[in-house]
Amino acid sequence: MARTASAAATSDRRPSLVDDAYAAMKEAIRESTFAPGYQASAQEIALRLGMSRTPVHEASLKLQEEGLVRIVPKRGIVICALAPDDIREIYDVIVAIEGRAAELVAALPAADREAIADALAASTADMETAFAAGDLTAWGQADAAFHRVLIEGARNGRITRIVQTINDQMHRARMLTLRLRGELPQSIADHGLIVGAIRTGDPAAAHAAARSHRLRTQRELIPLLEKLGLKHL
Amino acid sequence: MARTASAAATSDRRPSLVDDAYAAMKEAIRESTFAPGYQASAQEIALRLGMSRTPVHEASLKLQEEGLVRIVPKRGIVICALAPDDIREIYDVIVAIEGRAAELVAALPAADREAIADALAASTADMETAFAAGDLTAWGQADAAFHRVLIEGARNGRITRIVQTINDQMHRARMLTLRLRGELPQSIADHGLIVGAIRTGDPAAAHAAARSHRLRTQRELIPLLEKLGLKHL
DNA sequence: TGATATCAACTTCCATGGAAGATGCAATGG
DNA sequence: CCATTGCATCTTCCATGGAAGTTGATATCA
Repeated sequence: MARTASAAATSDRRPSLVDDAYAAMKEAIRESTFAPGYQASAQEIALRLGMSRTPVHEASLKLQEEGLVRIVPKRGIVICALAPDDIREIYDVIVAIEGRAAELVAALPAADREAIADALAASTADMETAFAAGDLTAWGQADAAFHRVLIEGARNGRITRIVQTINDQMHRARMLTLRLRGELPQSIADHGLIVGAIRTGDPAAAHAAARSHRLRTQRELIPLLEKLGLKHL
Repeated sequence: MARTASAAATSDRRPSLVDDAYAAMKEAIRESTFAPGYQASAQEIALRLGMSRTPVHEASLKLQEEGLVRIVPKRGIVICALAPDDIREIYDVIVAIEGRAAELVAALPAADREAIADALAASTADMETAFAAGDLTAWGQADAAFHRVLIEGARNGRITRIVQTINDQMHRARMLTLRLRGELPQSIADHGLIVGAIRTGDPAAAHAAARSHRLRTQRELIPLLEKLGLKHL
């Protein structure tokens, strides 16, 4: 299974303390154990994780590189918040990258792209089931699986990595907005269009379908966040 | 204006030793002072830069994050080479990102996009002049300026950052292929199309023009590298 | 002569201590 | 009572030393 590049650099050997600290801190941020704006110190985190400050410091540098935290000299490590403008930026990247990924997948040899189309169709079916059952968590997981298969199908490590980084940042926004959006059925229809274009091997159609899917989500999400008066999350 | 996380961390205060080491190492890689495959040790670089091993180590972690070097656990720091397949990956990202950037610029208010169109037209004119004079270095600089203005015009810190990272990786390939490519006049014509679409405010046309410009370069560059038998550079 | 085993010389990784600096609180002066 | 100054505390940043591990050469034996 493909991992992020940082993980890939260490994938063939046992995880170092830096990797442990990185994973633990990222998990804490994802699950909001460290809320946005929370200010920690390397010393405190090191104590909690049972290691010294050095690996914690290096891990926080990596997290800063990914935009999840900010290291303020002489102050500490602060967890970054996401403003609506950040969401706009992120979606502009996703629109571009995922559109291209869908195009590349649709240009694959027939056998390859049909296998991917099958996997995508399965995830879409899972979304329908979850929607019918009103299970938003399952819906979110199936949706994530769909987009992961789509991205990895493009077989481009840099694309995979960019999307991985962005997904880490988006995770909190996703969780929050999942239960506020009303256009879930539309997403299922969008996914169907993408799958169809990939199955028939029509790169231009796949590109357009993936683009408009993300553009629509962006157009719905940002006003929603602004209406809620969420200056950050 | 929002900056990237790493730039923000270093933009408003004097550069730390880590930043010095980072800049020095990146420059050395760009200018091939450290050739691909070259294997250094943190101790040696630290000695050369007049600092201790810690800032060198942290800088090399950042460079590893950007894919410029690889830290092999008990061996040393090796400078990454670029295979033709890396070039393919990079161009797939550029095609997607720069196409979207052009689209976003063309959707700006008239005054903004005209100012950007003027700057882009100026760079294109510089390219014509340099081409007529046979000055490949000036041509490359003007070309780089064009694409930089285009990307920064999109006003998206994440897009800027992604392209910056990719350009760092591409620099050696650019320098090498600049004097091997025969389609320089076509690039000038492509740029003219992009500028025109931005000036008239036609996002779809700008998107298509920027896309096909990069797609054409990709289609010409990869066979060129493979024909030369360059397994890495 | 060729193959193997041992060792010495490197490397990164991590812990820890000192230095420089920012912040917030307390004490003091108006 | 409020403002200001000084100090104690806490932070990151960087240097350095020890530990673990890999590599390549050298010496030894069949």
